[in-house]
Amino acid sequence: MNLKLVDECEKNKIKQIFELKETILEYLAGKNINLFETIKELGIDLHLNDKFPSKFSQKVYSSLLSVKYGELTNYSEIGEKIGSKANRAIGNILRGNPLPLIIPCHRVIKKNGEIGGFMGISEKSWQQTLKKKLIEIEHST
DNA sequence: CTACGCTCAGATA
DNA sequence: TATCTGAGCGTAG
Repeated sequence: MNLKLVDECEKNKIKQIFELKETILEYLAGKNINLFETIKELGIDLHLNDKFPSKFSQKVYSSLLSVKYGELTNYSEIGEKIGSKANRAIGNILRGNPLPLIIPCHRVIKKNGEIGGFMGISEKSWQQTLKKKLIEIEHST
């Protein structure tokens, strides 16, 4: 193993992370940024196939990635796109979202306009407040 | 096989 | 409006 090569590799990773951090900060400041695309451009491998092993979960997240900045959708709408009525099952996939913000599950609310859950919690919670906040940020520009 | 859930539409008061 | 069904179905154990 060439130590110098490993070192270069680590340096590169660190650089990527710092660039990502800057991008996320800009996003949180209200700039219209597609975080997922940015990450691809930075060359960061998200290992999505490992994180979403089943066919169903892959459909859910790929459908979610087509929801653009500032848009809102709901669980049953995603179900229609992927040809399933399993709204709760979709929620179950989203609750295990390993990449919040990047995979924009905060853009998915309930059909009746309620906020829905976030990060695995559906009751009145700081998670829901955060979800609302993220939606507000995207609609403020 | 069972139990559970970031849901939904319908019923009831 | 608020609260309670049952249906629906992929996933984890």
